[in-house]
Amino acid sequence: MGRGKIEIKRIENQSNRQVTFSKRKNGILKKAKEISVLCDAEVGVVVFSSAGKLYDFCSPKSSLSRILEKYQTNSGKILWDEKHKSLSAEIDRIKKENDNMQIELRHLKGEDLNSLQPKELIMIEEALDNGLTNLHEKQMEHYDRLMKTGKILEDENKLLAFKLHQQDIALNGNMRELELGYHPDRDFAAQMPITFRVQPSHPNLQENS
Amino acid sequence: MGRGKIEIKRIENQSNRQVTFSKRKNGILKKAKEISVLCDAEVGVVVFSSAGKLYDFCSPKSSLSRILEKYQTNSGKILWDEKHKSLSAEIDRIKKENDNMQIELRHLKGEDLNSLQPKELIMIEEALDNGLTNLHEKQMEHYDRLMKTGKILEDENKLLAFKLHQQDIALNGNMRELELGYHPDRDFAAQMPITFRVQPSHPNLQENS
DNA sequence: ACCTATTAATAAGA
DNA sequence: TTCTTATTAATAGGT
Repeated sequence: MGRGKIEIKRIENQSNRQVTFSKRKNGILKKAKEISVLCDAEVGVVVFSSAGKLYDFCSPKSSLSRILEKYQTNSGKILWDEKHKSLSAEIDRIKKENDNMQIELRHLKGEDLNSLQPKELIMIEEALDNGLTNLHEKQMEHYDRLMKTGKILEDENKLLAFKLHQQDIALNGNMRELELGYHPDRDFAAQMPITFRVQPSHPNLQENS
Repeated sequence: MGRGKIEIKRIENQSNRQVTFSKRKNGILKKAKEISVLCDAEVGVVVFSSAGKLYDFCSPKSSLSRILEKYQTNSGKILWDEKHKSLSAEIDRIKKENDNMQIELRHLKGEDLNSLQPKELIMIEEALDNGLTNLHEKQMEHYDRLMKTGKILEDENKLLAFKLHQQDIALNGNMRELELGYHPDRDFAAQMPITFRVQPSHPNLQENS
């Protein structure tokens, strides 16, 4: 329900993800409020942004802790007492995830490759090539942007140099006028070259970040 | 969003209320799932119908109790013991490690590069190049090993072919002997070429794993 | 449950 | 973040 259909999968663009989170979070909280009013339901919603910020809704005349207590009775799960167990399970799960990522990272860095089959090596190679391709694309963007900035600075330099030259001539002219008197036939404009060949002040701009 | 607009106030008709609850409850749970996937958010939803039936959603990779704890930390309420606190701290620690790895992985895969500076991009590029170098080394080893294996098989083939040829000659010889009688001066050895030009049976061995 | 006219949510862009 | 608007998604009222 927007300008286009979207797949339900992680939004890669960080900024879009944040905007979408903000909108949808509001949407959910609103819906929660509505169902609680319309249907006389007890609702509790807790949302954490990926940045860890907390948002929540709880039907009026109730409280999250009350809802959670009710949850425990109804589901048979005793959150408070089983917390320990679930925490341990959580730790195990994350650690496993951690290990897998570590292995993947090592492989991408060309480490621990001994146990792999050639086909697996090829898959890693493809991932690396792909990464390099994407990276180079991004670097090209940076490069273009820096070149553009460099061009602007260069133009600015040209303009400044021209103005300086102009002032210089004006000043020399005035000096001469003071020395020799005023010569109305002197034409400053004739002394201004149409194009100034100014060296860019940042010839290696693309090397800097 | 229906055949008509409705006011957000308690639906008096019990049956309508029940139907609406069912529909909207599904809607909220769906939305909760979507935001958790789209935005990488931790979400917990608990809903009780007015009849007291429980429905809930919790983002994968988490649990209601985990979300609860996070809620409690964020909202300031502290109702857990030290053991839980330390476990929770460990989870946070591992998750952070996890996130960092995930970021690194994404970067190596050429994703989420927008926020990076050119120098950071170069560092990633170096890591990728390095990974490719190591990988190619390993692939070379595989290639060499396969070639070596191929060579062994080839030699074996040669030997087998030779033996086959030997038998063949012996057989033909016996046939002749049967036909023409035995000739002790015939020398099998003279009919064995020193080198057999046998084609390798796995000419494309390096393509297979 | 299913249907579908309508309203509501929201993606993309400014 | 907020506003706008084209589109998609949710759903109210019926069957």
